[in-house]
Amino acid sequence: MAKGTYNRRERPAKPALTREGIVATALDVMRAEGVERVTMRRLAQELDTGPASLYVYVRDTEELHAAVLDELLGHIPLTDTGGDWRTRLWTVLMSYQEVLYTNPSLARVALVTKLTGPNYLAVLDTVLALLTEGGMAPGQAAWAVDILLLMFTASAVEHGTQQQKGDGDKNHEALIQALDTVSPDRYPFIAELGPDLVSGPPEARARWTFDTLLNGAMTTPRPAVG
Amino acid sequence: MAKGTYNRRERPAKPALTREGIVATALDVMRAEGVERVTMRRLAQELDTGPASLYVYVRDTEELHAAVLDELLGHIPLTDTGGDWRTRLWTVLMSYQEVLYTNPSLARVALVTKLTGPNYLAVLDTVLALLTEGGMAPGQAAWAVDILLLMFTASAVEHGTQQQKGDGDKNHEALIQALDTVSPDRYPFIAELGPDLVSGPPEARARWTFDTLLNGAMTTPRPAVG
DNA sequence: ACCTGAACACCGTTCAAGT
DNA sequence: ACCTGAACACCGTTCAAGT
Repeated sequence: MAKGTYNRRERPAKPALTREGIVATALDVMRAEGVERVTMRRLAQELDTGPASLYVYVRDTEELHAAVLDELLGHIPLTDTGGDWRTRLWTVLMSYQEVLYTNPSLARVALVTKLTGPNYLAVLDTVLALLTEGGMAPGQAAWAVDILLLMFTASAVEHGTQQQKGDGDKNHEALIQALDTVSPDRYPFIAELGPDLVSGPPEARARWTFDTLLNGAMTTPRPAVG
Repeated sequence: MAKGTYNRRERPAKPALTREGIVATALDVMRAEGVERVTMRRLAQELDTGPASLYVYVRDTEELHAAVLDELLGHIPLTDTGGDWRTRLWTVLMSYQEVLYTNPSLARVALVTKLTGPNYLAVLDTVLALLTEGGMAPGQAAWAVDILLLMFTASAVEHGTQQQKGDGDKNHEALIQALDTVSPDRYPFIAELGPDLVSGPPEARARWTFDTLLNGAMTTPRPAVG
């Protein structure tokens, strides 16, 4: 850290204080410590400045998280994934969900803020293209893409691997416990089904959900829109 | 506040320090100041104690929020709402969504934590009953109830009235702006559809979503479960 | 313009110590 | 057991003041 002869070409320790530098640092911190550590203060520390400085480049924490998510979405393969349109649509949605799955906090961001980043738009456009290829009318596809992405985003939020401690497991066990010991008088249908409600391999459930949404969207005409 | 002659029967200013008292206070604070003010510290202040005291009755903030939500769900009408099973199912889901809609922060809770409260279980049981009445096989209904509640919960999170400032509106306008000015070369399908992607009366979209899920679930058999 | 120190106004949770 | 003061370890955001 001595002043003077430091060669600035040689791997600068800190990214520049720009939007790109901030987002890049956010990605680093996220991968190393999880999204919950991607805070203005933590980032400012990493960038050797005060938190106030970041507000020149980023509106607020939510916008920062959205930028991080868009960056992540940039890595999912959208073309040449093989198979017919239905298979390719499934592949895209699974890739999308995987990104959110491994980081449920970002999935929450996807639900709460309207994403407008270039990579999210690319996913959107690809899904629309595939639905069109599958013979869906444009208006119908416009509504279908919404529920497809919403459903898989929500599912990621719900089932996403809470990498923090075994919290998710405890919660899940509590649910199974509750479903199993429920009063048959008050909740006859839950009691009848019991743990079946929550069972089944996740992949099979995801696939059934996908087929259900697609079959439904194909056969349910939109109401006349004024 | 003078000691001595205060008649304790006369509307005690503070609820007792019990789980019920805490949840009741939480509801008051929520209605008066919004869920984001339902914090351990705020509640402790309201109950004239320190935040640490609450941990005797409540595991953590998340559990507290879940308890508040369950309380709210206790008010939705589940029986004698009129119409055939499909109409009644629609009514239940709309009531459920309305609760979440007016409090998106609680909708987030519904997504993140597995709810096991008595009133949530009652909603679950009712939906299962109606699907069964509609002729759906038990196993099929078990999976269908999951996607129905998940979808309407997610939708509430996404579109819920952000009563805090005009934040939601800004966000929405930004999306419309983005969809409208998108590059037709990079995003041909989005450009083609434009604002149509986001248009349509919310109620009509909700209804289409409902019919789509139901039609899909009715016609898409589950894979053989081992 | 860009940048920042410091402040304002908060959080959740734990723990040692009291009753 | 139940209850608590105090502490630990953080947050987001604004603003006046500097360069």
